[in-house]
Amino acid sequence: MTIEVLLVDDHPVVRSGLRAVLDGRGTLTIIGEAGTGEEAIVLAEHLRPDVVLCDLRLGRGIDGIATTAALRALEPAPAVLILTTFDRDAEILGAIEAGAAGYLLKDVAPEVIIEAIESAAAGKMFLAPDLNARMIQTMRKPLPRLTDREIEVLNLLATGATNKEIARTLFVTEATVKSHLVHIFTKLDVDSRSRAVHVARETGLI
Amino acid sequence: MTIEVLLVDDHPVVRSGLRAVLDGRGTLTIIGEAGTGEEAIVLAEHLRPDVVLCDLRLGRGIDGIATTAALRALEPAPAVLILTTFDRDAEILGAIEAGAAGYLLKDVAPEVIIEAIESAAAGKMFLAPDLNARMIQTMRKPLPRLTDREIEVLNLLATGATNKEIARTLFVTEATVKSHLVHIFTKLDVDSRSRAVHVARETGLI
DNA sequence: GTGCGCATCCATCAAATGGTGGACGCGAGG
DNA sequence: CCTCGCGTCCACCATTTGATGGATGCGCAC
Repeated sequence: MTIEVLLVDDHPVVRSGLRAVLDGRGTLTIIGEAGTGEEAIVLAEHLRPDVVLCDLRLGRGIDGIATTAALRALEPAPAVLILTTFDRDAEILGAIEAGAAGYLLKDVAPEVIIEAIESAAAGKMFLAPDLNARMIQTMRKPLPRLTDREIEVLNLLATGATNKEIARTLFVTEATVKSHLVHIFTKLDVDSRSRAVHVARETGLI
Repeated sequence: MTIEVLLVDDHPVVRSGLRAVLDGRGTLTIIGEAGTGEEAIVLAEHLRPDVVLCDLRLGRGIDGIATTAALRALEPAPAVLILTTFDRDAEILGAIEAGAAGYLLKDVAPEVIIEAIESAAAGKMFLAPDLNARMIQTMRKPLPRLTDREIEVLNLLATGATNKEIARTLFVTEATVKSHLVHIFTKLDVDSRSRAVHVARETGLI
């Protein structure tokens, strides 16, 4: 009774690497590969893998989080392990919320990946060791909930737009933009547009 | 007479993938793997590869550009192919300046990598097709040359630091910081700290 | 229906920022 | 030797930004 695994990554090289590292290692079998989230969903429906190993960033098309959500909605739902290069907090949370069973950085040793897959297949959570501390911290101080409008303003802010420009773009007055900024600053606990952009980037908000 | 290739990437999985995809393909042989730039330099000295396939981001330690420079200083110098996930302009230029024979994105097909290695071994340049347009454009309007000090200021700027904080950090007065900022703004052709950070990010300056 | 959160708007004031135009010493290269 | 780029510093002033403390309408949930 081997664990059947589906690989999802937009880089052929990485897929080959994972296959080389994982396939045939005792309890694991790679039963398929997908280069996009859409492809992964179709394949998962047909192949019914036990575990899907999915990159968070999938180039064009839907991202890893959306893919995870779609996969978890299948019957029966495969366990989804997120494997990626980055450790952006918001994305980790997003993946977990979407039903991922774990989160791994790509620079871990192959054994760790195998271990994670086995955990996932057994229905357990698995988080990369170096992520736990950060996770807990992020959990402890949950990401502030920004409104859609605030996110919009934040994104313009990140392009270096002035209040006037933001106002013009959103068809509101500068005063309104300032209000939004005050709210954003309060939620992010900062006191300048630059720093707002910085923490927004750090937390993966943008 | 096969082409001897040394792999340099901080992700074991990617190394395995490259090996799986490249090794034994007729004219190529993988003769070694390194997980850091330092390791790559030592290995290259002993193994004398024809081509080094090197990731631009190598986690801890020296980066791909520094590694490239060191490798090109060897006698005889291997051809260096940069292989990476990102297409940040400044880094491409940096790699080329450091003597790289080419630049590939990781999401290309294995055949392209082989082709690139063969080009490199033959002493030719190889640039990923989708990069050329961007390259030319970057060449045409060369990235402004920022001094070390200006880069320092720019990085602090990107963290959202105020002039006062930058001044404290660099042990200079606020007036000096402003001077640096003015220079940075002029070179980047912007007129606010936020936008400076934005274009610096866009051009890969930081 | 009465809150409550959201988006919108307003005015005023203090602080930070950016623009201008300088000045000096120092080290590398012509 | 002497210029040039760099890092450092200064002053003055216009603009932008952020802080404060409001107000209105709207939709949704209790």
